[in-house]
Amino acid sequence: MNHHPKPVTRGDVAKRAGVSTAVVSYVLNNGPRAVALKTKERVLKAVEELGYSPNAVARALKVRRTNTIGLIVPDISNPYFAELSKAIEDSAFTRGYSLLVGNSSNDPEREQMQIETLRGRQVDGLLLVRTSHRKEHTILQVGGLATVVLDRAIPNERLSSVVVDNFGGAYAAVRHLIGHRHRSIACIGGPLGAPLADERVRGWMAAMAEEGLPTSNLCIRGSYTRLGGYKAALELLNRDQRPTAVFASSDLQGVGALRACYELDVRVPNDLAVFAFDGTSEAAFTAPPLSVVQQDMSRLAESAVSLVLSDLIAANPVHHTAPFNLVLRHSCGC
Amino acid sequence: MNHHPKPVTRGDVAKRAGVSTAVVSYVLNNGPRAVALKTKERVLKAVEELGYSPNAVARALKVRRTNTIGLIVPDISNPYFAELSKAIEDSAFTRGYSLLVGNSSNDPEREQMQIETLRGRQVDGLLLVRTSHRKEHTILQVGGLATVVLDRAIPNERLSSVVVDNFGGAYAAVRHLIGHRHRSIACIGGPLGAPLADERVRGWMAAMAEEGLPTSNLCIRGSYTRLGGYKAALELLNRDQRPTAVFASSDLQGVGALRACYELDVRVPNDLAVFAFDGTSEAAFTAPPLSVVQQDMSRLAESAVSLVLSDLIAANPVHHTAPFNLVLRHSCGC
DNA sequence: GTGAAAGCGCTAACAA
DNA sequence: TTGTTAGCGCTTTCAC
Repeated sequence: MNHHPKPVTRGDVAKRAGVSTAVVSYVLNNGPRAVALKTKERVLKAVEELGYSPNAVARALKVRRTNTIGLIVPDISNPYFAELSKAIEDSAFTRGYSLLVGNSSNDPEREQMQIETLRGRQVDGLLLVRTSHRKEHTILQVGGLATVVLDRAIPNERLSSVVVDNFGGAYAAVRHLIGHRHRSIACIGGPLGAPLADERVRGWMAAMAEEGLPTSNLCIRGSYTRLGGYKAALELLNRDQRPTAVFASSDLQGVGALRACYELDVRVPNDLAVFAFDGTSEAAFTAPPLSVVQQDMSRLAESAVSLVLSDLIAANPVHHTAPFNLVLRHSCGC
Repeated sequence: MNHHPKPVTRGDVAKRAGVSTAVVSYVLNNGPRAVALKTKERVLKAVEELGYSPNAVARALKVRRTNTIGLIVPDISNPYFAELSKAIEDSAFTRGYSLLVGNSSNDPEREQMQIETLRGRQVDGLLLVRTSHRKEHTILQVGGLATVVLDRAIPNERLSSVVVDNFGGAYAAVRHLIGHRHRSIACIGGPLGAPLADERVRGWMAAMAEEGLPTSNLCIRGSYTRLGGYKAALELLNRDQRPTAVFASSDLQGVGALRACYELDVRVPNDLAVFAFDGTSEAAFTAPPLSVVQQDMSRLAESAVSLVLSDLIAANPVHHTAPFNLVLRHSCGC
């Protein structure tokens, strides 16, 4: 492998083909001017022979477009973000865009650094899942960069957003549990202050209220992790009055809850029914398999990518809400 | 949000600060020439006031370095690759590099396209986990691009590599199962032809052979997925002579095996002990938790990133083998 | 149908 | 210590 094989430029190709650099461009870009077939063939031949590969950086500088989009997530090793990233990469790839990925590690400062970096790199659009550990005073600065957030819009920030129907999904899940005759349904919520976490808790609460079921003391909030779900479930299951069902605000928490049940010999769904939110593939292979509110990642990704690349969002933020899908497996009692 | 807020360039800053563009560069890059403190302050002030952000694309064109590294994986939604990606992003970020991520979707053609794209984007290095579905005739073309593969080197391709000790890890896992007095230990292997898959199977085989234990018919190879592990385990468990333990070549397959056990009411570890390979966080939260051969992702990532950025690999490929770590949880009988 | 040339925003050699 | 300027590789207008 040779590190510095004097790069072949368009000039080399032009010389070899006996044409001007302009013509090489016309050929490679299919325009904007037509080229005689004969000439075109010569150029292509020269490209082939020299193993020429266009320099996208130079091109980007000239056309002021990098064909690159940025994605910032709190933690790409979280299965939900991993699946989302995959879907986004796919949408981007299809459109001829590359994906620059940054982890914020749930640190608002690092998140801001990642934004600056991506801006400097001239990404054509930014997709952002914000950290849930944001302090009140840290305000996101994206400046004049086309941005779509994937958690929830904060109205006054004027950022566009694409999100699943968090409230509706949670509500539907809890209604389903109620349909299984559960009356004491706990909620394992996401971290306090995280935008979408509140929505899901509200969905649970609304469904409960509708039936006049008690909610007080029945919602434990923790991080969106397996450990978070595990701890919350332990706390719930160690009470004198155990709930008979639990709605977990994320698959990860659902998995943690299952683990707690396993340790305490609580049978799922017999002793405790479990419903989770997200629908990652991990949830399909737990024991027992988790019933979930499933997000359609491809659809979310597709919306987000097409939105961030459109100029629809230049003037005013637009907000998409994607539908969810109830996937009933065994953990809910079905 | 304004899509096209006439970008502020270095010229604008220079004018505002009443200096030349060179001086602005000197200030922003801390060199290569010294700048008077007073002048520096004026420049910084102008930068601040104008909200200037340097154009990394233009810089890259000039200095012939993008401060970007490329990562291509078969499927970033696979927890193993997701965790690896996170570790890599982290190492890269620390060094001031950004990460361009591409999915090959286990398609050799798409993998090649991703490589071309990244080359065109002038990444300073390429980290590659190759597809396992490679056909004999598709030969990877990376050309003069600093590359480190993260699965296993193919000698004649002269690519550098960083890998965990696949053979050793598998061997150690199986020895551990043998230590639990198992004599009939099956192996769920990765897809035929995948480089690292063979290594792990060989490790299992070596440990078995050492004890004179039979291996014939005891290894089922399938994809590195939960479903693959599930199917393989079902097949194993539906035999008249069930093995008493199984070594799964990946966490995902281990999870699938657990699921099969759950369905067939096979108790783990009592009826079947399970050991898996990878050590992703998913494996720590299964029921029961999986004993695993754990890879140190940060270490792998760190090696790979530093290697691909060094010029050590320019002349001759170098190969790192990273150590593993046996994590004993409950699934093996511990 | 083709070519000459300006210029994208930046760096750094060289000059002052 | 600061300024001038020649490009980095590419696109595209404008002339031919």
